[in-house]
Amino acid sequence: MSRLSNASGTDDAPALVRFGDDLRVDDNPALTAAAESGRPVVALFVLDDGTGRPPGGAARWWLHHGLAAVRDDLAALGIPLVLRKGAADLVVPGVAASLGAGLVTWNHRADPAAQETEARLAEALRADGRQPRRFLADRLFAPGEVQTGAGRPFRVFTPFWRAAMALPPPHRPKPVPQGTRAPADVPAGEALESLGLVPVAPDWAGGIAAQWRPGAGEAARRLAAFLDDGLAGYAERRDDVGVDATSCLSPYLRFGHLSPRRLFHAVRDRAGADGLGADGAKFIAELGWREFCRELLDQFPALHEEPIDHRFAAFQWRDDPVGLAAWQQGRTGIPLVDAAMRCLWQTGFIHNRARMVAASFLVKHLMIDWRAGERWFWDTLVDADVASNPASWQWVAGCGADAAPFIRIFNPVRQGERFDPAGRYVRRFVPELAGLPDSFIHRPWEAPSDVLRTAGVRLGETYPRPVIDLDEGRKRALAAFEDIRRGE
DNA sequence: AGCTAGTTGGG
DNA sequence: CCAACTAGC
Repeated sequence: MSRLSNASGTDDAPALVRFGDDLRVDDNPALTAAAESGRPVVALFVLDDGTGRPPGGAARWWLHHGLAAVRDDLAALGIPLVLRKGAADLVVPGVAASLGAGLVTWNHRADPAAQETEARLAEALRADGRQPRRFLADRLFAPGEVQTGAGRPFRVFTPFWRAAMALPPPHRPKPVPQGTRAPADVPAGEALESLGLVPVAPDWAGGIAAQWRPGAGEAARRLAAFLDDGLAGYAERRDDVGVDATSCLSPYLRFGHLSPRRLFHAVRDRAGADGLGADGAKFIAELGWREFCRELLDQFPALHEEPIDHRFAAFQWRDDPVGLAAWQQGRTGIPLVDAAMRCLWQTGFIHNRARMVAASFLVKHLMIDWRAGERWFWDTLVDADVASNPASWQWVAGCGADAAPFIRIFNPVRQGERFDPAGRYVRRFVPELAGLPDSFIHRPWEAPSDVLRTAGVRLGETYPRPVIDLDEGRKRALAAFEDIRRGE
């Protein structure tokens, strides 16, 4: 006992930095505070599947490699990373005790359950005579900072973002700390491999590994490439699903390899210097959606389970396991939807526009509960975010705060012809349709038989017929929504 | 961050 | 024939 109180009372008692969704050394305020204390520093990551929403399969693959990356980045600063498993409010105080830590820092997490645990954790640390400190690294603005004139949270994105952009800009990112050192004794941890984050057999992650390299170094490379090649024309090209015109930075934000403030200022500085005001504003507004989703999660902690719009509690979603499986596996017979869902399975990612179309098809045309889609995305997306994923599904389903009304139903053929006019996206992920001409690539069921024959397509054999007639599905959804609207 | 059906005005 | 525009879902 005396050892603990002595240790935490001296300046040379080590600082412990708990990592979470902030796998970076750049603009990491918890790390910077530990470094600036002048104490030796140890980093800790606790895999705690009992607190909050455990990451899905694709995110666990990313986490494995992201931890390896941040371990290397920390090692370059002379800081060891200790890996542990278990309940964070028990494990962190235990590690802090064996280290004799004085200062214990971490960055705020978006998951409401994690925040509850962290409140208990802070209590436990204080009771042990240590100094817990929490920082905000995951947001541009503090929770609740963006308010209506009446001091209430916004429920609609556009006024939210207008008010946010009228505030002083988020403060500048912090540089990588200098002069850090490790203590003589570092508590034992687990080997990364023993956390069991990556699939062994079958290894379904090959396509993901081919597409992505987790880590802050790759995030910085992608950001630089986007600023050089992607920002100019972003506003106009971002919806083209067949062209790689988006930044693909979402998983790097999800795991905190890239700080939102670093990204905000990098884009704003470049857009200002290069006269790309509209492109910069459009891109930064996407960060604004991420911010808005976090505000929603703060207000609605059950965001992935409960519709914000209570009218939808009574909505009769269809129980359709066959339709759900067809959607998940990319064999609905609707080319753009199937391309999106196969892209998801292969790469852990879907372009924003294709995401909306695929999600809309499940919720509107198949009338399957948005929560089933949300769970599938949660398990398969490398960027599955505790706030953005459920909030966006509620938006698509029309039951969210700032929801597109339920009656806004995407037509996947029309969307395909507008945003993938050359069929590049469909041909890449649905190769059995590649031989079709552009005029039928998004509607093979309307192609004349000689066109199908020439393309080597046999509907119902080489590629499915639509699981539902689009017009019929649209009318059914509208009718069901009318029932709700009348009953409200 | 929609779609459809219907209208109008121009070739 | 089409593009542009609108109301209503």
